[in-house]
Amino acid sequence: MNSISTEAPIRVRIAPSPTGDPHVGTAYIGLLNYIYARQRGGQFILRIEDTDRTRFVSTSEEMIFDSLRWLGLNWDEGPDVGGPFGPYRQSERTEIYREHADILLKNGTAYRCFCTAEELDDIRKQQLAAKLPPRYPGTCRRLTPEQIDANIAAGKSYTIRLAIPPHGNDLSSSTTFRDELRGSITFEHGNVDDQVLMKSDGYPTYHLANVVDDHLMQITDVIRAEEWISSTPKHVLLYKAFGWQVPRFWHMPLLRNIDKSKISKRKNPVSLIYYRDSGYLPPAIINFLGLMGGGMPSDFAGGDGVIEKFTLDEMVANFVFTDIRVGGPVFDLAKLKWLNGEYLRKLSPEDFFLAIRERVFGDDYLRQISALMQNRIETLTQFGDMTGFFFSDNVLPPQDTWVPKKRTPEDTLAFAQDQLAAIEAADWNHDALDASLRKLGEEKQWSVKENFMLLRAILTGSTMSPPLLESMIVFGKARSLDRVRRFLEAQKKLANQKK
RNA sequence: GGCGUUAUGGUGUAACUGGUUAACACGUCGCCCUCUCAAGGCGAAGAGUCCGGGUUCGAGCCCCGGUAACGCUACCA
Repeated sequence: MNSISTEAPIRVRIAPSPTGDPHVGTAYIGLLNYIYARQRGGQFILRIEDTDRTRFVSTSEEMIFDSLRWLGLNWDEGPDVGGPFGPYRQSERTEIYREHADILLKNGTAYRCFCTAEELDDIRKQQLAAKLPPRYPGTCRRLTPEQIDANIAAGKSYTIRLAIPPHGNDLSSSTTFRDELRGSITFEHGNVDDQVLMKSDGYPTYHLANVVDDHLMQITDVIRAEEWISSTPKHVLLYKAFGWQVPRFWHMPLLRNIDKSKISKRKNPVSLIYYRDSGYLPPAIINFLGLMGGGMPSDFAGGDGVIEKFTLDEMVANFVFTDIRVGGPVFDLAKLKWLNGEYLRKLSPEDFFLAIRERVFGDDYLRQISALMQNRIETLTQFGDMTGFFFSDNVLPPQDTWVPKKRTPEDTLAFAQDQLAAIEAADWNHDALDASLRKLGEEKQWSVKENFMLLRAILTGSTMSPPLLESMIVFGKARSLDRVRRFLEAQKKLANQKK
């Protein structure tokens, strides 16, 4: 297998998908790529992988840019800064993927598949029921040129699939690649499915777009999360089908929840927006992420002599990639908080004041809150009476304020869980939230009053507050969701203690 | 179910090419300081390295076999 030349100028990339809030995992992989490039005088590229139009969120891309910049992970090429290998947004490169899919069609390493989603679904269900691994049966792989032409003439839509060997040009029965952290990994081709490369909507899947772009953008090192290991053989086969050199692969450990599952918003705040809005400092987040998986000398102490405390620059100078350990590290908020406190205390009094003024008492934030308060108070100093929850993190309501008169605590908690799902799925504006909550109330037979009052108690810690929905909008989605989650978690803990 | 990866105190990491009572950081607990809470100082508890074999004078490090967790198993990334 021909691999990338060791002399090639280093080029790495992160490729987030704009499907929601910028994720802490993106920051982690971004940090690693950034360090790798800076250590080697290479280029760090940001590419937006927006090929899934069903999950596309229009505000997401801008949030990704903002939060990565906020963390100080600046990229050399990207959709917003340009560069010689653009465009850097995959939705603007569809023509390129189409041309490349054609190449594969012509050289026999890919084929058109006319199976419908329903057919495939049925087959998968049957296979699963028979305890067989779900696999594309290769129906369309055996189509004759005449049948294909007939299907096309009939206007049938199709996808393009990668033909996993053995086939005409390639009789190999397995693919082996090197993972720089784990050594060589082999997959038997019998275990690799004929991956869809081009969807019927004309957009490529991750696999095609990623390989084509990485090649065209001359990426030398693919540093990505561990979840991609299983699809790497497909990628290697794609490079081979095009006759291209394979990059180096570095699969990084997956950040975990406390229960060791892959980090998720169900169990952890994962949105970078949350961390920013909650008053975490970029150097603390960077430092903490740098502790995940190792790589820094374990006894490293930064400028003020605190062990395990270091800056981005110190990471560039001292981080050793081959020292990364591959067991998935638990993302432990307690340690992040400790670090954040460390950085907060080291701020000059003036900088600390400035930080408070910007984050906690920012004009924008205060203006919105004061708008909610103007006709609710009679002296200015009453302002604080109803707005404490906007500025405090610790707002657990006592049980007699959150359990409605005719409900049990258990029912109430269950309903709160539903509320969380409802507001999570809703667009963050008054009408959408209102509709979503009211709909839930109707389904579960909760009155609007009970419904809103419960959420108010959870979010504000009180039964008295400015209008709920308006308050939530000002308070922000990331923090609101986290507050409800933490409430539920705290109640669960309490319930367990009673047992 | 199949395939792949991983496995050191509660959490994150150490332990040179196998070599004294497995180290550090966070967290927890206690004490000091103190009007309170932090911060700071001092101290403690907590793992015998997933389990079972093997090699060796000696294994967390090597070999074999299990187990568990996690990931993938989509016209999502």
